[in-house]
Amino acid sequence: MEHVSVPLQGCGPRLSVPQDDTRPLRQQVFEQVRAAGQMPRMDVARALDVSPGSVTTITSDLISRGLLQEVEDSQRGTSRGRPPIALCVAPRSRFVIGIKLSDERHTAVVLDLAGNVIAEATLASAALRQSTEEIAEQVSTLIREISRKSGQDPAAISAIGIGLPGIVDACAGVVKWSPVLNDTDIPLRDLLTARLGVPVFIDNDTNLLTLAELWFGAGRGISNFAVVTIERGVGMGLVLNNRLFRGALGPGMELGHTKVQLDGALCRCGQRGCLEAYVADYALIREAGTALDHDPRVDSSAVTMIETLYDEAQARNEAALAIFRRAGRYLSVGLANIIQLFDPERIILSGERMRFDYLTADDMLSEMNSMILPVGRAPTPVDIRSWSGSVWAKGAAALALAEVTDAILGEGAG
Amino acid sequence: MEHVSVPLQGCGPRLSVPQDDTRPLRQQVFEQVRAAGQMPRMDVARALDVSPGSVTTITSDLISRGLLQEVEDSQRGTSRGRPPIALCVAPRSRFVIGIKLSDERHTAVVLDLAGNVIAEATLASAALRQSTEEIAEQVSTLIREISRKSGQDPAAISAIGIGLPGIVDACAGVVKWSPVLNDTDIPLRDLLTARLGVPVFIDNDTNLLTLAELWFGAGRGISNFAVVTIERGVGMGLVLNNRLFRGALGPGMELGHTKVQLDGALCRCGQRGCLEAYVADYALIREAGTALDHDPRVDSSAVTMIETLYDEAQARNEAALAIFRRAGRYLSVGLANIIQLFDPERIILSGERMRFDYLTADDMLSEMNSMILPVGRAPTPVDIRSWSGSVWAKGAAALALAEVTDAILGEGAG
DNA sequence: GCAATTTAATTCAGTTGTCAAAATAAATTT
DNA sequence: AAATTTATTTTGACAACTGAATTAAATTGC
Repeated sequence: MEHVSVPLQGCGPRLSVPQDDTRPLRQQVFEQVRAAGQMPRMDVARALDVSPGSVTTITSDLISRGLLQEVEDSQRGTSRGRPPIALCVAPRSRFVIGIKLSDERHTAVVLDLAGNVIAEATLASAALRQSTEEIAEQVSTLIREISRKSGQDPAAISAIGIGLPGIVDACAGVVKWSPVLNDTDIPLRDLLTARLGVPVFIDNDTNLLTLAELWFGAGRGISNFAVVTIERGVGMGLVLNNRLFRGALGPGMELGHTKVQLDGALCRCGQRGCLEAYVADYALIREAGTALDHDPRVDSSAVTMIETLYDEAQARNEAALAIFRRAGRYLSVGLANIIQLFDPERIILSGERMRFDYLTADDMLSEMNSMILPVGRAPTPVDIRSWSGSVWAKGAAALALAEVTDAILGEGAG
Repeated sequence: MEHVSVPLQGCGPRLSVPQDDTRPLRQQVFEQVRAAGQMPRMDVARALDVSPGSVTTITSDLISRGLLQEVEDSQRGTSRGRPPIALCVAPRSRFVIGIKLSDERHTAVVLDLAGNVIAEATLASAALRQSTEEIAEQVSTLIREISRKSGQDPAAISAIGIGLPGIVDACAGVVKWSPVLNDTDIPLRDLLTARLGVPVFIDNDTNLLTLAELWFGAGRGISNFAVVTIERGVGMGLVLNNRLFRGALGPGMELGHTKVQLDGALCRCGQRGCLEAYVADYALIREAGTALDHDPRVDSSAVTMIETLYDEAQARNEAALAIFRRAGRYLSVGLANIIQLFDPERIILSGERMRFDYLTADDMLSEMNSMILPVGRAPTPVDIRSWSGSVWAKGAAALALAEVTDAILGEGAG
């Protein structure tokens, strides 16, 4: 054998130590069935490109463990041969809770293993920042409440997902900073897991809204998309390759603080030119004073103020219109930059505010399209979805659901 | 068994059909050894968390196939027990060529399977756009030339990687548009594969520079980083999770055309406010006329013009300084936005131009740092690397190397 | 109404990839 | 020289999956 004796420094990328291993086939089968809603064994085998025999083995195991079951009436008729028997996730076998915390109200949902909503509950929350203890107490209350509503024994809950605004390190389970909390760097996940006796998972609320779109919404069936939310601030979530991208390090995806103007408008973060400083609540409000000069409603709350501004714009108040128009233009810059950098298949604008009506006017979209390089690129579709708070909670539940699925299918005994 | 008969629509993400399967262990072992340069079997077993027995089986197979070999003198001494015998990639077993095309000169390198440079060659190229036929002819010439230099039979080449500026769909192997080509939408990969009788792979040149950093440069050992190049235009490459990210769809990563100023400077793409319109060659040149008003060198070529401007700035010409200063400020905006969105572990500024000296002055970096949200984030290190054209070609060779490795280790027979 | 056909699902022997433990190898320490 | 230590190989066992044959349950054609 020939030997070599020069110094070798090697080449090629670092190899991730925890090799991104394929999930066991058992889990792939389960996820395939859950994603489809219902699916006969042969289709599963074809979709995963494995032999029918393997699917039989795995599904009969999952059925005997009560995780899958056969569907009564697979659609009949048209085909020859032995009719397929579809499988579906046994819905009532496990339950998870998803909770969205905010400074207006906390929302909770109970989902079963198939993703069906079993119950919902809300709890008005203090507008002020609160201590970790107070938040923990409110979470407990909400769980008791929703358990009562759903007639579910709290002990039957397999996991709890919690989303909250701010900067959250989901991997470590730590809230670095949040507008609903007094304290910083709180290991909220472990704190609540210990307190509630149920596995808890936490994440930034925008990530969970993105997860909700991926699991239940417009993102289903799309592999790469971005979700942009505009409320208190401007948030962003990204799905790459069917998976939530959380940024390379800890806190990523701060679209609201990307700069769209050198030396631009002052942002509440203290810097200038942030996108947020042009399109968020407070950016509109601070200009509203000028637009609504003679209006007695100027001193009202933030929410009322925005609504007033919106009314005025609809009434063709030029100053109010100008405020929305500028915000829309800057939003189009932010979205165009996302397209230039990530090139998603779709952008989903999601949030609760009616003012999307203005921000997403055709002007804004055509302006956005005029700002992206057209070469070899079809215009990126933009979806607009305004919806209720429970969707955020469903995203939080999806986080819990993913973890539960991993846990019961990853190892042998569930 | 309990049956269910409600309509089931399912939940959860779409499951990628070609399941991103773990590469076979054979390939992981090989890549581990190549990445380390040399590595004894036990270390491979520990790094991959597999049993030593498996490593023995696989390595003896790879050795018998001439892909790995034992290293003569693993460092001696200090340890007890049977001394480990390091393995390394059998260097001369396969060869690949990497080629970088540009409108100044084409560069080519030959690499062996271990990543060693065997030979280099360059060919002056026309500054004008050329036909596909002309480019193909030049590639052929370059390959003949470098084969002669390396004493290598052209038939011994396993694959060829080619990088060129412009918009390239690497997956499809199509050049959508390039400044070196007359035509658009050219299936260059298949064209050259047929013509040369060797598998050819193509990609955007900035992606390949990024690959070069990942395989051979500052990116080795970093899992997530961005590479920014400033030359004719502003390019960007991104590594996520040890892998080159090519954008969700086809052409992504157009940092040069992200907008940093609403209604800003005119870009050669026809739009306004692109980053490129502030920091690229032509952006500096069009202001240079003003700064060098009295200078007879104003009418000279682009390259001379930039150099003149640079000289003037060093000579404390205030107008020239102002040009670089503004470019630096906008560059800092672009980099800050990358950090806000991707949160890379490191940013590598890479390119050939000396003017990085100015663009990357401390002012620029501190300005960049002042534009990112400090919460929970350590300042992102910025590396500055200016180097020769052959590095781009090495990146192209890395592309070929990756494909060759896949091919010979993916299937049974090499 | 019954055989032929078609498609789904199951069974089962066989292959493959990996592991755990024992055996072997080659050095150092005592 | 024996004991110890570490690396590597050998070996039998096991678990996951495949492929082919088989069984099951429907439709079609006569």
